[in-house]
Order: sequence, then C-alpha cells, then structure tokens
Amino acid sequence: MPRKPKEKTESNGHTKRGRTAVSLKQLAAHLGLSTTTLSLVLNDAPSASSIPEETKKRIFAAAKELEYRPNYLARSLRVQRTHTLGVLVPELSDGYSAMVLNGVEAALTNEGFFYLTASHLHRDDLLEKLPGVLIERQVEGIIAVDTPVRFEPNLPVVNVSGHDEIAGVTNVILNHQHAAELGIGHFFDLGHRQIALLKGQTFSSDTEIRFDTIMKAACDRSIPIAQRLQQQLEGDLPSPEVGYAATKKLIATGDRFTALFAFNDVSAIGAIRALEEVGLRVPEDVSVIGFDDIYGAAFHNPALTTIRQPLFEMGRLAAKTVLQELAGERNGNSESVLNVEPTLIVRQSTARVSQVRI
Amino acid sequence: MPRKPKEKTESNGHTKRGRTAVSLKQLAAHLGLSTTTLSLVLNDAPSASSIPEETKKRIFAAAKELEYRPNYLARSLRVQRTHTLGVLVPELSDGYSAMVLNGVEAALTNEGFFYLTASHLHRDDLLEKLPGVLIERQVEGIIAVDTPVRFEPNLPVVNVSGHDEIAGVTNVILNHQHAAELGIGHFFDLGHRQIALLKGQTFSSDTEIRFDTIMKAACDRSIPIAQRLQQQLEGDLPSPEVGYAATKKLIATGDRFTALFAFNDVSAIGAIRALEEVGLRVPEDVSVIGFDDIYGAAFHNPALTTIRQPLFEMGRLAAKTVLQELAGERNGNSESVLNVEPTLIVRQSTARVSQVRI
DNA sequence: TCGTTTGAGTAAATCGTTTTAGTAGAGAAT
DNA sequence: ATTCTCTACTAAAACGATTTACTCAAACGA
Repeated sequence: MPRKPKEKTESNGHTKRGRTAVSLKQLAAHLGLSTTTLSLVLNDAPSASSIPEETKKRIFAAAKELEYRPNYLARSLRVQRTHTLGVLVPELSDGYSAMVLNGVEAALTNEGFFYLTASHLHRDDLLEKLPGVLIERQVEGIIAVDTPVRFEPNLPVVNVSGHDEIAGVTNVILNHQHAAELGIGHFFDLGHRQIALLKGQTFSSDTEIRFDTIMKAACDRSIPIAQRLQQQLEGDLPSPEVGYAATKKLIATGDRFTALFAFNDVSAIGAIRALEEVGLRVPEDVSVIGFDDIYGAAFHNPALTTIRQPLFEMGRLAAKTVLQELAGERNGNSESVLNVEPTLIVRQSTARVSQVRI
Repeated sequence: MPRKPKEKTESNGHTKRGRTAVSLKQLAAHLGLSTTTLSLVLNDAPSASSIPEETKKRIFAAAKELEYRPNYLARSLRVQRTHTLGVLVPELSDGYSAMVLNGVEAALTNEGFFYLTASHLHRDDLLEKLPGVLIERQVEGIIAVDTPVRFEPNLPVVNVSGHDEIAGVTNVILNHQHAAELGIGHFFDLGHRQIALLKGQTFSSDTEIRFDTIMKAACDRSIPIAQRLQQQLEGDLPSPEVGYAATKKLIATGDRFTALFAFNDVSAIGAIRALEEVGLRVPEDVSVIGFDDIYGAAFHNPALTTIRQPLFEMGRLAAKTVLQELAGERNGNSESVLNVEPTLIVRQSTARVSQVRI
C-alpha cells in the first residue's frame, strides 16, 4: 500500500521491485473490458455464464501476468465482510494465551479468516479501549482469552475462561468441579490430608472458581484447606517467580503441609524451587500438582503432575463458535456456556504421603 | 459489521444491543450538516478553523451520543494506509515467537498499528501463500520471525533471525560469533574439553550460523567438536522431546563428553532429562548450556545456564524498523542487518569439569 | 418482417470515508 | 455600487472493489 516513488519496469519486461499494485480498473483498461466483466469472471459469479471461455481465459491470463490481487479493503467495504476477528489476551508470552491462539488460528485459516491480536496487560485503560478499536477496525467477532468482557457486544463474542454471564457472550470454560475433584482426589488417594493451595492472581478469570471448587472438593473429603495454607499469587509477570514468592510465604508460616495444589504449572515450578531451597524434596516430602499442562511441564524436574486444560481445543472451539454465529448457525437460544473437560496427568511431582515423618 | 436483523431502539431512547453502527452520513443527516463538515471537524483538519465552536460542539456531542465510530476500512481505503502489519511465525506456542511478538506489539500499539499473525507451521504451501494473502489484506509491512523470506518484497520487510541477503529485507540478527564465544568460552574456562553439540532442525533459520560459529569457537581453542558428538534435532514440535531424543542418540554412541551445548533452552531441558535417565548428573557429570533464556529456564531444575537472546528487544526493533521505513526514515542505503547482543547467563547447569572421573 | 430471446457485455450506484474545489451570503474596502 | 475578503459551509470526486440494472447486436420464431 505504501506508494513507492515510481513504477519501474525492468528490462526483462516484468515489473518487479518497486511496482505498485495493479487495480481492477487498470487490468480492465489493459484488456479493453469493463471492471464489471472482470469482477464477474474472476469471482466466478453465476451471471458470468454468458461470457465465452475465450474471454475468461484472456482475463485470467492477464490477471496472472500483471499479478493482480484484489484489494481486500475495497472488497470488504463493499460486501460488508472483513473475515477478520479480534483476539484479546492479557499477554502473549505466558504460554496459556499462545496455546489458545494456536487453536484459534487452526480453526480460522481454513475459513479464510485472520485475526488481530491485542494485549491488555491487565491495564484498565486498555481493557476499556481495545474492544472499541477492534470494532472500529471492523472485526466480525471477538475472542477474549482470560480477559473480562465489560461491554454488551453487538457482535459475536466468545470468552475463553470467562465466568460472567453477559448477554451475547458465550463462555468456553473448563469443568472446574471435575478438575478440582481430579486434583484433590489424587492427593486424597495418595494419603495427603494437609494440603496447601496457591490461589491465582485477582485478575485471572479462573481464580475464583478454581479456588471455590478446590475448597469444596477438599471439604467434601473432610480435609478442608486451612486459611493459613492458602496463599494468593501476586504480580503479573508470567514467570515462576510469583509461585516461588508465594510458596516462600507459605513455608514461612511454619505450618505443615504434605501437598501443594498450585494455581498453574508456571507457579508450580516456582513452588518446587522454593520448597527445594528449604530442603523439602518433591515429591518425597511435598507433592505438587500444577494446572494447564503447558509444554515443558512433562520435562520439568521432577516432571509435573498436573491438571491438563485442552487449551488448543478451547481456542479452536471459541473460534468455531464465533464462525458459527456469523454463519447464523447459532442464535440467542444457543447454550451460552461451552464446557471442556480436564484430565489428570500423573507424573513425578506427586507421591504417596510419607509415613515416616512426624 | 454483520448486520443484525433490525435496528432496535430501546424504550429509554438509547440504542443498545442489536443496533447497527451509525455512519458519518447518518450522523450528518441527524445534524443537518454535510459529511464534509463532520469529517473536517472530527479529524481536526486545518480547514475546520472557520467552523464556529458552537457547531463543533454540536458535532462532537452528536458523535458521542450516537456512538459514532469511523469505519476504519473506508478510511484506510481512502487515505491508502491501513496501519496494519503482517507477522509470519512458524508457530505461536514455541515460546520464541511469542516473546518476539510481545516486543512487536509493544512497538506497534503506541503508534496505532495492529498486526495480523499467520503461522506457517513449516509447511511449504503456506510459506509460499501467506505473504501474498497478507499483502492482499493491505498490510503495510511484514515481519518474518524465524521464517525464510522467499520473495522480493515491494513493501518493508524485516526478518528476525533471517540470514539470507535479499534486496529490501532487513535482518535482525543476534551476534552469533559472540554467542558462540560466550558459550564455548564458558565451557573452556570450566575445564571442559569434550563438548557435544545439539544442532538445530534444518528449518530453523539460526541452525547453520549457530553451528558454524560454535564449531569455529571450539576450533579456535583447539578443542574441536568431534563429528560423533554432533547431533541434529529432528521433529518440529516445540517440545523438549526433540532434545531428549537427540541426546539419547548422543549417549548411545558411547563417546565421552563432559559438556553439552544445546540448540536452545527447550532442547536443553530435554537433554537434561535424557542425561539423568542414564544416571549422568547435571552439572556434576555433564554441564549443559541452553540458548534463548526463555521464561522457565531460570526455574528449571537445575536452573539453566544459557545464552540469552533479547527476543523482546528483537521484536521491538523489527517493528520499529518497519515503522521507520514507512515513515521514510530509512531507505535503500540503510544497513540491511541490525545486530543485537547475546548475554551469558550462568546458572546451575554448568560446573567445573570433574577431576575424579576417568 | 417484426418481435422476442440470447449472448456479450457495460454504466452507474454502492460501501463509508477523506479531500479538493467550490458556493452563497455578509461585511469591508474602494 | 462594485469588488473583495471572510465565514460557514457543501457538492462531488476520489479510494477499489461488487452488483444491479441496463444496452446493443445478432439470432430466432412466427
């Protein structure tokens, strides 16, 4: 789109570097036909049936030769479709969002859709502003990933890990009851009765429900998690640092625990570091469960036992849902919550509770 | 942009859900003014100076009340600027690309730019096709991340970790000589003389140069790396699995090595797993150096000694460079290579070579 | 031979903006 | 009284496609 100073036709007759894109009008002029005819033929419109093969071939040949590429902007403006979605994420490099985006992209590319990404970094002003600028750019739908939706949209919106019920917003959420059951059940079966918990940062969509369901699962087994063994993550870096710091505090209380349920894999990794620093071995002294099953969880040392979220699938589902809504295959009566199931992945960071310790 | 069935004005007089976006023309009709006047005022054009404050206020008030949002498509078409870049990546969830994207975004948002992401998954057809469809969508520039550029572009292109010299393409690259010196030097200083090497996958842009510079740095110190101690990564998953498999092969040769220079952190993590599985302790028996310094490298167990690439910075630099080119602040005479410097981060996975072993 | 199809196209409107080139009227200058 | 300059606007032409509603000639049917 930037206009290079001049069209420079090379000696071989091909226009190469520095050429400016050729428009339909130019192509039409070149052929001595109208843009109408070209448009009909190039888009294989039904009414192009009356155009003879001969002419069609000429058109295709010229289009190829001059490297004609329809201007998607102009087309979008005319047909009122951009085939573009907006995706809101907290941050890209946290492993979580990237995995979801992968799924989103998988669902979109086959359908000729692209997406604009916008990170809000948990900043209030951006959370307020970004949906608007995406809409201004005529996205046809929005996928919010672990991001609060604060507006009543007039376009399809799917929130991955969203828990608020908002008219017109579909939430893709993990079955957290099940996840909690899997985690606490695993600890319970291994004989753990003193469980510590790393609660997510306040800005994380899943923090509340994950906390509540885990607490409930623990209560149901009569092994409630003591308040002093609950620690909230603080700081918005997607680094194990936050889990490390929180676990240090947990240790500092002096209260005994044989198992730790981390908010996610990244914090679990930080937690393990903190535990080992004070001489507590994982899993011999403390068992640790993570959440998400990010790449790398399997190769951590010890390999992380974790509750797997199908993040790729969640992204794909979100994108497919938006597309369905755009295609009119979903409406106000469709379910506003789409559930996906967690899986317990048992690896090396959990073990039967040690009998020999005090 | 999708047209909801009907404009539904709610009883309170505010149009809410289901409203269709209001256009400049509608706003103008509402005010009894022309679109020209509105456009001049809303964009604060110089020629709007003759419009009385009174009228301007009316316009702004009406725009706010009817929630007027200019259609970016139409505007872009008219002014021939989209403020949009295209970003080509191999895959999103490999940690590397995500980090670079973070930097790209940081540089773009202040400038009002957005970007479309496209993953090629190392597929030939996509590598061929994607630049074209991005251009069709009128991106003003392209940033290729660890991705070969196979076309002579007529728009600004910056290749992060690109090593081919292509007219019109600026490469942002790490100072690999320095990186190799840092890594091999560190090993050498610790007394290591038998070094093994994990070479990157063939599709990775850095594979060749990283290999060559490391080999040279080793030769310069008269500790050449034996052919049998070189192993190439195979498989395109961004998982430690590939490093694990390659290291297994390395071990299977039976040849002795006291140090391992991995292609990146992810493969280093896999390598450590493979080593420990056969009873080799890291760093006591084998020292391991990674590359990149991804999140998590610091919290791996043992914490990874690694060559840090400033990935965020590289993304930012790439984006800034494209923007400069668009602003006409760079031209054909500008350097076509932008260097960034690596840093050696010493952690727990390297140690002085053990004297007691055979 | 006249009217009707059919074949092969085209003119012009449209999408929602920006921008160039005016215009109509009021007051000032000559 | 006429010209000139402001002031406060506006008409219409872009941008590059798509699409509706034609046109004009030739062929066909009666």
